[in-house]
Amino acid sequence: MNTSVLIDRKQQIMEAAQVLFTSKGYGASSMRDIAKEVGVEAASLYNHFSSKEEILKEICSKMATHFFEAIQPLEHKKFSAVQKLEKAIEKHVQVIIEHNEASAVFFHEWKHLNEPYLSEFKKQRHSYEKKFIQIINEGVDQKRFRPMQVKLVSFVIFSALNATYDLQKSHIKRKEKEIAKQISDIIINGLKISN
Amino acid sequence: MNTSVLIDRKQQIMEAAQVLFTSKGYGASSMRDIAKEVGVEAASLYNHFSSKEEILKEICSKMATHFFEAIQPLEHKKFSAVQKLEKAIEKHVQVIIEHNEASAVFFHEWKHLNEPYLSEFKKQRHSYEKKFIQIINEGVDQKRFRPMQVKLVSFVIFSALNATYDLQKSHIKRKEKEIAKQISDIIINGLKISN
DNA sequence: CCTACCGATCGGTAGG
DNA sequence: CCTACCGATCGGTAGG
Repeated sequence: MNTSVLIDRKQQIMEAAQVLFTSKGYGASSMRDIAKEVGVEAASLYNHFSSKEEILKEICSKMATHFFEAIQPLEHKKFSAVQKLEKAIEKHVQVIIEHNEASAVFFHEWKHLNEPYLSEFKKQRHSYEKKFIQIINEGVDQKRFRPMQVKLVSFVIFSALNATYDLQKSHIKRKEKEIAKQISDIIINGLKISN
Repeated sequence: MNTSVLIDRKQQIMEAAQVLFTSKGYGASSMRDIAKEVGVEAASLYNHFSSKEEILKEICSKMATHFFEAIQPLEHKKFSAVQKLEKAIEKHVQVIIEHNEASAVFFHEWKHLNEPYLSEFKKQRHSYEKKFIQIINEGVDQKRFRPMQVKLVSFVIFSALNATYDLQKSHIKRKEKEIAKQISDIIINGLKISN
């Protein structure tokens, strides 16, 4: 039995769904739309996913894993707070750009998840954001960052970073690392104590 | 004949639609959902709007007007580029916070507009963004801002600003002006030449 | 503003 | 993986 065919088909369905959810929104994308994109009948999708919501659930949960794994190696390194924030921003942007379509779904369509998964999603996101807030607090303690309302700062940072999935379609064509570097420059310069 | 009743009802429909489009998305919000919120039958909505899309169209076009009107008075004033950007950011955030629900629709649901209005929408937004880009360019010319990729900078700025509609729901409760000031502080400090 | 209704399409299932 | 189908719901119209 060749399971790789099934795995590929599952991946195909997710990729088709990502494109449709992003362009039309979750509610306006039908299982028949997805099926047509994949080249099968709508009923066949239910061999791979038990419902439309499960497709969304899997896209979101895969993205969450990517984000956590990207910044996890930083935790044990002996970086300064400034360096840590630079690296974390770079990694975060890299994940978004590498998984462009899935990111757009992750950021905009998660609200269509139902309980209990919705609460789980929010909890995970919150714990991820807390890692960034902690780094910023370190920077303030070390007198490298100006004293600020750290929650608002992290809000501004994530707002700027999370929009980068939209950059691909714009006229700005740069390498991931370069984009991450420039965004992180603007932000970190904005936080630093000028001297 | 009392036209004010009709006008109020139209406003009522738009407000109900804003809440629903924001929470469920345009595609998943039905005319029956909106009607129920208003307290009439779905068919009655068509006395005020010719289609579901027209409701979306009117929400988006009203917001566009608000944005343009907010920054228009700045153009003729003799401010420096730094001051102009500060004021423009403040005005922009003020519009978002004053029209919280409509802003969320404006930023996330516009893509469900159809031609020819879709192109009109994009054109207007682009011309608005160009006003900001011009101010930033002035600042660079005046050696107040670091030389940067101005398009990317404006992208970062708008990403941060446009997310503020979401701030209301978070734990950050501040006055509009205060929020605008703090966000503009972070950003403008990030653009300035450190000295 | 309503009732009554249209054809189309939805998510999902049965059964093979 | 398909055909055939379910009940529910959709945006919108006719007619009053």
